Amino acid sequence: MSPRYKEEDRQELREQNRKALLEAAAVEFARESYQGANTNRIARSAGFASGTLFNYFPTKRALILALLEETAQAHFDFIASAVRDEDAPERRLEKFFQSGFEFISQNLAPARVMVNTIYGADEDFKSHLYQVYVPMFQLLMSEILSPGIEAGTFRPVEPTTMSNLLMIIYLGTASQVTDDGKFLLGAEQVADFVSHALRR
Amino acid sequence: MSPRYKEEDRQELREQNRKALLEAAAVEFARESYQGANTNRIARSAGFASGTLFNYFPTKRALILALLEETAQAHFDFIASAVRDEDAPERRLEKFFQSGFEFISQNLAPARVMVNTIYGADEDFKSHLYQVYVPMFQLLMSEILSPGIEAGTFRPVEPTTMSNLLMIIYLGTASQVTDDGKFLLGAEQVADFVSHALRR
Amino acid sequence: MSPRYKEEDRQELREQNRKALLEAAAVEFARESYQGANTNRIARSAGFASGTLFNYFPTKRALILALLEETAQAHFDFIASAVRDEDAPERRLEKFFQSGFEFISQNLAPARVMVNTIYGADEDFKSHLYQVYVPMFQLLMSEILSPGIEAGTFRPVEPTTMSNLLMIIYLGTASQVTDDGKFLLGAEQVADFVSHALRR
Amino acid sequence: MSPRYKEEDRQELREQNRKALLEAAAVEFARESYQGANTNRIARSAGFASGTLFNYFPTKRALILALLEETAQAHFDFIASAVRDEDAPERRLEKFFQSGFEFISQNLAPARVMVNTIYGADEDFKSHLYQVYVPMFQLLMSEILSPGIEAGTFRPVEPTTMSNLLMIIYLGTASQVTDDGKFLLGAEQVADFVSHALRR
DNA sequence: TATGAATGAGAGTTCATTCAT
DNA sequence: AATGAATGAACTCTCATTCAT
Repeated sequence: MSPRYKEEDRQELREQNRKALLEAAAVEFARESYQGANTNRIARSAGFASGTLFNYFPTKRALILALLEETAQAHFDFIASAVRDEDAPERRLEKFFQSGFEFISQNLAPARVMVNTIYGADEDFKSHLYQVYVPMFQLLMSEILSPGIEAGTFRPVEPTTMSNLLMIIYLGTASQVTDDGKFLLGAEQVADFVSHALRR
Repeated sequence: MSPRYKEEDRQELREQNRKALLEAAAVEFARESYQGANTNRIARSAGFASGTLFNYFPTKRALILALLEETAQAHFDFIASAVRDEDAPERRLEKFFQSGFEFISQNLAPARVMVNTIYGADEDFKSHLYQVYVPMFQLLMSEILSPGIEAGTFRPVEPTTMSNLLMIIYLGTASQVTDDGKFLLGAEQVADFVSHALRR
Repeated sequence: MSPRYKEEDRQELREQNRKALLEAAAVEFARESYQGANTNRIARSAGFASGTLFNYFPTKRALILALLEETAQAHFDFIASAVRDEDAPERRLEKFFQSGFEFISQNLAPARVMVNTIYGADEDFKSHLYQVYVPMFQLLMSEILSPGIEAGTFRPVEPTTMSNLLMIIYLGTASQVTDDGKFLLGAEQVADFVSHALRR
Repeated sequence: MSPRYKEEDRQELREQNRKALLEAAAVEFARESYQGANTNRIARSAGFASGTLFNYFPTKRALILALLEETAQAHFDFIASAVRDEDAPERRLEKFFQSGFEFISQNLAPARVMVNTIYGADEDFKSHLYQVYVPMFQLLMSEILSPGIEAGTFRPVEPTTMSNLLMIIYLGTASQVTDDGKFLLGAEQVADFVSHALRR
């Protein structure tokens, strides 16, 4: 009796609502931190009643975890795709910073939540994020650093250590954003700095 | 009528209690973040009743601000003193990281609160911290980078930008501490990386 | 999607709950004074959990202000309507006291809160009440005293001063209620006294 | 060994301190109401440490009771003495209001506490005050009203009722004081009004 | 007797979550 | 599925009172 296409519409609507809630959550978490965020406010600013939020996410905690996970995934996808457009390790490194900064400037609120979380107090959130970032480390290690060292473009460094360092530099600089959305340090400056450090 | 000779003792005791409360606060803030921290728990873990905390700090907010301010001051003093023991800019740069990591390893909880705050959501806390860190930036700029560039030890870079970058790298790496208090990246590794980046 | 026809019911229920809370508040404020009143007790005695009160009134202060305002309004409406049933100024004066005492005997708790407030320490509450009572003063002045003076029923007095005095006498006498709800002085006695004072 | 005059000095000092505390209490109670008043603040504004207050008054409640009692006593003494300077009942009535207003203008804070209490919520305070005011009612009844009625100066009224009414009018009008200490209605206006009401 | 820090119960307010509709 | 009022535990902060000095 219930036609199939209605089912699909419903699914799509659900997905839209979910996205709207995640976006509102990002803004709230970015402004107020996890503990300070108010789920009622999130729901309302997404255009829903307070209870509706909990039809999509069972708890406030699940909400931020979903946000972190999806943001981290998109973050990785965006960077990986950009990096893989290039072949030369040095160009790839540049692209890493370029695309990273671009992603963040286009996703200010979620990115901010990510950084707050990485440098925040909640160990559970942190370890969750680290897990999601394993592919990013692997990208850095096996698709940028190792090839570069092998090719002699980069001086021989320990790839694990160095990818850690690169992530720290990337997140640290990319999170320094003024109120009007400009970076304190540009992607080029940072990439240039790192290039110098890796040069033979 | 009030016995005068007791006055000093009382002041000293007050100072001790204040310190105890700040220490307990650092541990709590480090573990739970500002919003999640519980003032009752802080007071109790410092050995006091809940109300006593507010005889020393008028609000929870004032408590963390005092903690941040005093930590940042000690942080700067420790690093500045170590840096100034050296003359050569390159040695000073090493000392900056060395002493910085040392300070943090000896002040894990307060340092963690500082980093959480710098990368946290509360803009008021942040701007408070930035103000207290002005001397640290000046140390980097006018006592390490500029002399090094002038002496030809470092390649010519923009000192403001670079001191920003150095602080980001320092805080980012020094805040990566495992549960048992070990750094993910050692001070030497970080100093070495930065040296490479600044070398002519 | 939200069922529209329920909207009215909900509004009505909300209004009922609000009234219940205001009534409970009146009783509590009358017994304990503003500062001594306990919002938890108010909510519970109205049949709600403690937090519910704050779904209706943002603060304890807002609660008493709403109570004062609505009570004063009803107070004025009741008296004005009774007074305007009469034409002769002397009869109007009688009606003023009669209906005033009647209102108070039927609204003991709220009336008590009003009088406590007028003679209380909180200047903000007081000035709030004075504003709400402007119409009452005007009723006394321009619908009772002035016509009476013009008609020669009352001796010539300054209407502003006299309406102040009348309000003081009215509130002072009407607030003297024994535990079982009887007035120390009856409306007739008071009206009679005032009549003598105003007679030519 | 301990010389007698030292004992007296001590007693006198104690009395001075007590008075200072009562004065400070009057100001605080007048501004904040009983429940809102802060004993620490009272002690400090009288020049003492917070604990000292409790060497003079066992509880906050005892403090206000002492204040009320002594104020009411002084109030009565002042008025009674002035009234008894006159012989004619009509002059005595005038003197009652005159001296009453004078007392209040010279004792603004304590008087305000008295009025707040009379029209306040605490039944225990109220009955305490009523007891202390028995002499004042008797003064009105047997030294002003009854003689006046007997002499034919006043029309025949029920003295108990009327003395109640007079007290209400007196307290009501005398408590209407602007911020700069001026009465809304002058003693003469009030006395004049009452005279008209009592005239044959 | 004066001091003032410590106490801890108590209060207003917040908010994640539930659930009847 | 969406609503939004109700819930009540939890939290920060206040303050009368105590008491060691």
